[in-house]
Amino acid sequence: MENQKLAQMFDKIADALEIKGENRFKIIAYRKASQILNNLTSDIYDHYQNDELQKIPGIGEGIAKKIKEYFETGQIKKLKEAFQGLPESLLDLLSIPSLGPRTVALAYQKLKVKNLQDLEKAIRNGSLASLPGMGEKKIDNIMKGIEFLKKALGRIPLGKAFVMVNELLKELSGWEEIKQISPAGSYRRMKETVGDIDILVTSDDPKKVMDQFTALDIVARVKAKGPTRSSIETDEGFQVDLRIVDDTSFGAALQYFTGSKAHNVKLRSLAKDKGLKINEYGVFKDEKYVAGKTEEQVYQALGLEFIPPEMREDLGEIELAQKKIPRIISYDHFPGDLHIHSTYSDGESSLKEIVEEAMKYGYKFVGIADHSKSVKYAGGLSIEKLLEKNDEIDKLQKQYPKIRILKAAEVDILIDGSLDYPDHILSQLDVVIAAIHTGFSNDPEGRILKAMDNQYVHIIAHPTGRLLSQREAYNVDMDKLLEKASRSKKAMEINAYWDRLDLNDYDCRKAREHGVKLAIGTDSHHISGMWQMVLGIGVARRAWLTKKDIYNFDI
DNA sequence: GCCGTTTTCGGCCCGACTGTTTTCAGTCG
Repeated sequence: MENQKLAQMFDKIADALEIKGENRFKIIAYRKASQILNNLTSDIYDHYQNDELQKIPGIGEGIAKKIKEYFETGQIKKLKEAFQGLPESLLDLLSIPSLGPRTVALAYQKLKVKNLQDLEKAIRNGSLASLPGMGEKKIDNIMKGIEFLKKALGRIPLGKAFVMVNELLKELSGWEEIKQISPAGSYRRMKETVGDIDILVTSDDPKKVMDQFTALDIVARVKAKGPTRSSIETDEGFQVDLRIVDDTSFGAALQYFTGSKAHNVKLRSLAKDKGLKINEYGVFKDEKYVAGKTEEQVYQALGLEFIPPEMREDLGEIELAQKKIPRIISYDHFPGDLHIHSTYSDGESSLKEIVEEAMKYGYKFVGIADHSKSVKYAGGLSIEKLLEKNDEIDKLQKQYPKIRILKAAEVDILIDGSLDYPDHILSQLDVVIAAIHTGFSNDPEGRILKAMDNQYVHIIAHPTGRLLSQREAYNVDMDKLLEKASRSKKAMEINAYWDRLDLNDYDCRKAREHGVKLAIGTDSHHISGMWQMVLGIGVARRAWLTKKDIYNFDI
């Protein structure tokens, strides 16, 4: 599918136009087109073939023309044009928090700053400080931004990896040469960020598999190619390793390459104690193979219960597996999502679409939570609009009796800690999610604490602020929040958004210490984003949460 | 660039915050 590729191209055009200071609405239009393409569940090529591009809301004459041009000539002239007299490396600078297009443009024009190295130099020799409107604090913030970016570089947010890996698995599973397939590594353990992506397969025709793999569309560079392991870099800069192993070793290899390193070290030492040897080929006793076909067999051979990948960090799971692994929350058993945005605010799916999709997932309930009235940029709902939406939910509920449709809202915690809807409105909602979206430096902790006093609030979303900006988090004392949440019986939300996870497994463990329930909400803005639930549950599993740790709407 | 229209042009989301200013520009969500 070319959806993502086109989306990237439009995003790049938007970036370039932004640096050039073009009409901001034009830029918004390109960004929107990019977002639409990213979220589209169908293949854009089909729309092109049926001459129905402009039927997609947000795609007009200009964008449609460019999509056509792309399918007919393989390129978009506008992209080149947008970069006329602009080095492409400037785009990297845009991802530095607190450094925006105006400053990038200025630094380029006045100081010839073209990339990160130039920028750092300009900071060191003081030339950046000489630019108009550039003071000590701004420079300081840019330096912090650079530091933040460098730390994040080279690791992929789980959400991004998830989408890519799934597409790749879908493609590879279709090859008849491949018999078994599984992702491994930190991706399989559902770490918050993933270094590179490991995929393990078994095959009778390794050469053909490797030939096809290194010739995939997404390949930008082949870093290594051999009969058992090939390594490629995708056009988005991700490294993907494909390993081919024997059927008899598949489980052992999967175990080995899933890690973590600490987990494997502990496992090997345990094996040694039992007079066994374990490596990526299998479990051996006196050089004789005893297990390795499946992971279950590997763990069994060591006298252990199967350990879910998300738990494999040597945090006591091996000791537990010698007796009884706790029954952590399972993907299959999760009953619903409480935090989905609809077209009423800034979501892209109608109530009906959300409900129908949720039923496909087998959800028992779905909470449709739109923004509250003060969040203007996200189309927050006036009270009238909220009530109108509630009426529509009532009607839908009659139409779909098998799923419980919850009247929810993501209600803003205002600057003074009060909530964006009055109590008599909140009381009409099934689920009230309180969250901060503005005034991040204005005592978020105090405001969240105050919001917890409201009897109608059920859930606190983005308590650490990770979702809100690229800045790391806002300064809250989690223990303090959790302590109060525990007293006031509020749940904290594990928010698994596209490129960020709000609560991590450490936060979740702390929540459990305090006896605070956790709500898993996707905060998705499109039905195609409901996979984010998998990430949220992944985090819950990493924290070894069981069903009773999870906030469940009482149905 | 998109969209709707009193149909070919004008509005498009907007406010807060920060740091720099002395009334505003840039960045962010």
